[in-house]
Parts: sequence; structure tokens; C-alpha cells
Amino acid sequence: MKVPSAQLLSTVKLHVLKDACSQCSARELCLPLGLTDEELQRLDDIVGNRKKLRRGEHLYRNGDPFNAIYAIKLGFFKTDVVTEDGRDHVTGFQMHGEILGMDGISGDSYTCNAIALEDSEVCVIPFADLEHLSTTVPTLQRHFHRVMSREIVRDHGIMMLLGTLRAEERLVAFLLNLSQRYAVRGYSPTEFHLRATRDEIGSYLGLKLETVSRALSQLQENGLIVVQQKYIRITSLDGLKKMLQHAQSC
Amino acid sequence: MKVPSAQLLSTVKLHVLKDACSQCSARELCLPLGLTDEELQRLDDIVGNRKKLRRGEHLYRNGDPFNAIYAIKLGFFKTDVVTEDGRDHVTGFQMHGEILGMDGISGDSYTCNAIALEDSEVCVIPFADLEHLSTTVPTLQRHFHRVMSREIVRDHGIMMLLGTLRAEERLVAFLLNLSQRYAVRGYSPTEFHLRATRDEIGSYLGLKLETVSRALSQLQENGLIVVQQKYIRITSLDGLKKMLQHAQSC
DNA sequence: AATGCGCATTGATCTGAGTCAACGCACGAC
DNA sequence: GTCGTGCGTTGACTCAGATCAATGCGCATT
Repeated sequence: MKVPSAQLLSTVKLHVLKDACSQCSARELCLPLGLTDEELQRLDDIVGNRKKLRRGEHLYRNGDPFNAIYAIKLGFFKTDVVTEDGRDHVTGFQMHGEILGMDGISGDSYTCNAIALEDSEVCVIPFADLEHLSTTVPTLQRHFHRVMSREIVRDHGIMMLLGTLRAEERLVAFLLNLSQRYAVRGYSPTEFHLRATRDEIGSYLGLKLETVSRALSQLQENGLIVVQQKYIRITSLDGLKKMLQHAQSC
Repeated sequence: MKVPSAQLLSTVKLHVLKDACSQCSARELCLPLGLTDEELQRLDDIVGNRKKLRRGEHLYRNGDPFNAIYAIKLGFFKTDVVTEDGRDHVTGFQMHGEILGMDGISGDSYTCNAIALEDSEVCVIPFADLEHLSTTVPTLQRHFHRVMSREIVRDHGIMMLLGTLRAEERLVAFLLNLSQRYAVRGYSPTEFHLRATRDEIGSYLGLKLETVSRALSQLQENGLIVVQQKYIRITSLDGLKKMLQHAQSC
């Protein structure tokens, strides 16, 4: 192999810069939050490689040995668990800036499947390195604990949703959650594309796909949203929010 | 105040010893797992005080400022979240050796209520101290991360249960879970007292109290368990397990 | 022993969501 | 372009679990 030309070197360097945490558009949502430049550099050093996934590819599978957690740089994922008798259940949808793989820490192997719902890119964070680094970077340690705790709180919210809300209310909670997460990322909170199928949404919400479809149609009838396949436009955020405040017991 | 007599001093010392992590019957289930004697001593030092709660008392409430996590030394708790419109949902039942309060880390205040279901005792672990200590005790750091991860995995299991199992199957999963946790603690896996009411169990499982009652009666009819109010005896662990393996879609 | 209250059980009826089935649209392969 | 397949919608019917209601048990208090 030839020694790279000056121009090539510069291209390579640009590429590295583009990949670095310090340059990542998701860094304010992700692990680097709150780190100084010097600390950020040290995090960059352990986040060795990035990994690209095509739509439909698994990032990891239930039972795979656990070595790393993943920060989503770009794209959209779902996680699901499979029951003893073969049925599966979607436990979450993750977007850029969010962390995948924390389910693997407790037992040294992942306990769910993580699947890209669109072409995606993740940062591989070797977990041993992260733990080691966080012993000397308290801000990182603190933030990582917050991220894990946030996951627990999120899960409690879903348990509440599954245990107490009616079908239409679950859909509304789901749409408002997406809306809010898009808003934080600088996208429109009222207009977006669902990356998941009705079946995946249903699995997540504990509903059948037909029920998801009907509930979306119903919300459209009531003038709160416009649906066209995966395209969603929320025409009354307030209307949706009111539906959750006045929710009735199921 | 008088200087305590020698006898009093010795009583006090015995009390301290009894309270220390190193002497706790739950230590193999709890944070101290895997620590050396010296490390255990350092953990003991930050776990300043214990706290006793009577049945029905709150350990913490949604919104309380977060400063500490709690290790259950003795007793039985439930945690619940309250919705915007006032309904509540039980998110978990915790027994001795388990950790409460990790929901508070992410937002500096607790996001649920923790309530003792019987007279209980907890160890107060100031969280800042725990984070500080874990920077120099890697085993503790590692184990704490495992504990948080285990909570996430547990929550995924409940989400699956709420999203895909039928009423009777949910009860079975609940009973098997209790059975397994009692077994780990050296109690009978087939005979125990429920500390929760039918209403609380129903809230946890996403069912109405009547449905819980009927499902228990049904299991008794089928010869798998014996129920008398809060007393449960499992007469066929295998039978219960088979019910989950052959579970049908709901 | 009597009283009261919280919790549990059981029955009858109702209903929201599941199931089954038919059809239609959109997008990718050829 | 057209063909096929996967995904989504809509309707008719069913059923598991919710709701409503009555009764019963057990424990704490007096």
C-alpha cells in the first residue's frame, strides 16, 4: 500500500473529526453531556469505532455476550424481548442520542434484540473502558447513572400505560412521546414519519395492529391528527394532551 | 446527658455490629456482594443510618428531593406511580436485599412512591457518597451497575407480561416470581404470605381486583395452588411453569 | 362476645379490544 | 409499465375481562 498523499490524509482527518463525540450533533443528548473539552477527548479515545447498520439489521441479539453499550449517532431502532413460547414484545423505540445495550450489564449477555428500523449508525462504547474512565471523570459517572435511571423511569411510564390506559389513550401517549423527542432534537413536534409498522407499535403498546389502525383513524376523525400510512401530522397537540388528563379507567 | 455506663456502651456496640453490612443477612443479595472485608468496611462507613418504617408508611414520595438510595434490610415494599388524572399504578414489590430509589437519580427527585407493606427496615445510602466510593472500589461500581441493569431487565419482563399475557398467565408469572425470590432468600418457594392486597396485585398486573381473585380461585380449582386469603401454597410448581410455556396469545 | 370495617369472593351483565376476513394501496422487483 | 408482496384499513362477530352488585370472612377495637 502506498503512503497516502497529503490530500488523502486531510480527508481522513476530516472524517475522524466528523465522527468524534465533540463534533456529533447528538452530543447534547448523549453521554458527553456536561463534559469539558479535555474530558470529551478522553471519552472520544475509548469510543473506538462506529458501526453502520442497514434497515432490518440486528445491532445485537438476546444472548450475545455483552461487551459494549451503544450510542445511536443516527437512525432509529427498536428493542424487543422474546417469551418462552416464541411471542415477542417490543420494549422500546430509540432515536439518535439514546443509549442501547444497558440490559446486558447485569448478566454479561444482552437480554433483548436491538434492530435498526432505518439505516443507522452507532458508536461502540466498550463498557469496561467506560467504567474505568468514569472512575476519574465524575461528571461522566454521574451522567451515566442518570441515563440508566432515566431508562428505569421511562419503563415505569410504559408499565403505567400498559396497566391503566385504554387503547386510544395509549396511542395518544405514544404520539406525544414521539412528538416531544423530535422537538428536543430540533425536528417538528407535529409532523413526522413513523418508522415502525402498525404491528410493531401494537406490540409496544400491548394492542393488536388492527386496534392501532382503528385508533389512528378515530383520532383523525376527531380532527386531532392527520394520518397517511406512516406519515403523521398532529393538528391539535392540546387536544391530544387533554385526552390524557381526562383519561378514564379501562 | 450522662456518660453511658460500660454495660450500655457494650449494648450500643452490639447494636452497631448487628446493623453493619458485614453482619446483615441480606448482604449476599445486596450491594456488598463480592466486596472484600476491607471494602465492606468502607461501604459500612458511608451507610450511616438505618430507618425503621411501620406498615403503611412512605419511605419516599414522588417529588421528594433525591439524596439517597435505600437497601431493604427487612420487610416488604411496593412502589407506585400516579398518573396525571389521579389513578395510580403499582410498578413493583421489593423484598429484603433489594434496592429502592434508583428512579430518583435521573431527575434529582423521586418519580414514584415507596410504601412499606409490613413493618420494615432500610439502610440509607447517600448517593453522592456511593458514587464517590465506587470510584475507588471497582467491584462496588460494577455491582451497582449490575443492580441498575437488573432493574431495567426486570421492567422489560413486566412490560412483556402486561403486553402479551392473559389474566391467569399474569398471575402465574407473578406467583412464580415471588416463589423464586423467596427460594433465593432461603424461604419456602411453595408456601408464603402475600403482603399485598388483591387490589395492589391487580394494579401491578394490569387487572382488576375481581379478576385477580377469580384467577386465584381458578388456579386452586385446577389443583395448582391452595389459597386462603393472603396465604398461598403452590402444590404444583411444574404445573404453573407449564402454563407459561404453553401460553396463548391474548 | 359484639361491632365495624377492610378485604375477598362470587355471580350476572356489559363492553372494549381481539379475531377473522375481505379488500386496497404503495413500493420494489422484474 | 405490471406484478407481487407486505402493510394498512375497515367491517362483522366473539370473548376475556371490566363493571356492578351482593355476600362473606377475619381481624382489631371496645
